[in-house]
Amino acid sequence: MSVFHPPGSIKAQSHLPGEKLSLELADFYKVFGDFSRIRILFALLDNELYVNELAELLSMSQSAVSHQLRILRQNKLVRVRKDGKTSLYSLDDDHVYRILTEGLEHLSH
Amino acid sequence: MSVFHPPGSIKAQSHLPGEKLSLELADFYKVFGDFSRIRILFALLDNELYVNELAELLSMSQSAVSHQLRILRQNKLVRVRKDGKTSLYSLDDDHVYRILTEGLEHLSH
DNA sequence: TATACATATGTACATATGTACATATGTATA
DNA sequence: TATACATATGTACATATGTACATATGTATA
Repeated sequence: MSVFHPPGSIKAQSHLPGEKLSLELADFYKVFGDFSRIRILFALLDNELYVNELAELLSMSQSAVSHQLRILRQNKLVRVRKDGKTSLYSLDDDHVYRILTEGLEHLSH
Repeated sequence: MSVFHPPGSIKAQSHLPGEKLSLELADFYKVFGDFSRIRILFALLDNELYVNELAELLSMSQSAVSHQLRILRQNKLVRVRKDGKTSLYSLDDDHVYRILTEGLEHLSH
C-alpha cells in the first residue's frame, strides 16, 4: 500500500494535508459518526423516502429526523426533492455509498 | 447506483443493518471524526512513526497523542510495534487508507 | 538495584452534540 | 382567506468527548 521510510525520518510532514482540509475531513466523518444518521443513510441506500417514512421506519420523532437530515444535507450526503408539502430524501452521491460499504468491510475484517 | 422503489413503499426495512451493526459503524466513523486523529492518520499514511515524533510533528502533547492513539488502536485503525522503550505506530490496513481517500475525493466534489 | 526516559493512563473539566419540546414555515384544499 | 398537514427550526438540557495535568508503567543502562 505504501513505501515506508526509515523510522525517525519524519518525512510525513510533506504529505500532511493542510489544517483546513484536515478539519473539513474530520467534520465530514463526524457526520457518519452517529447512530441515527447511519440508520437514516442505510434507509436511503436504495430508497427515496419521505421524512415521516424515515421517522416511522426508524422509530424516531419527526423533529429528530429533520434535525439529522439537515446535518446530512449541509454536508451533501443527502439530497431533497420537494413534492408539494412533502420532501423526498435520497443519497447525494456514490461516495456516500462507497464509504458506507468500506466501513462495513472493515468491521467484518 | 441503485434501483429506486416507488416512494411510499418503505421497502428499506429489509436492507437495514441491525441496530448492533449500525452502532458499530457509527462508532467506527466517529473515530475518523476528530481533527487530531485525522492528522495522526495522515501522518502515518506513508510513515511508521514514534509517539514523540507524532507529538512534535503535529504540535500536540505526548499525552494527547497517546490518548488518541489508544482510541485508534482499540478501533484497529493503527498498529503498534514495540521497540525497546519506544513504540512505532503505523496504519492497520488498507481500509483506513481507502476511507481517507474516499473522504478526500468527496470533499473535492 | 537505581536512574533516565518513552509511553500509557486516571481524572477533572470545558466544550460539543443529539434530542425533546414547542413553534414557525410552507403548501394544498375548501 | 382559513384550515389541515408535512416539514423545518429555535432553544434548553443531558450526555459524550477531547485535552491538560499528574502520575503510573515498562525498559535500557550503569
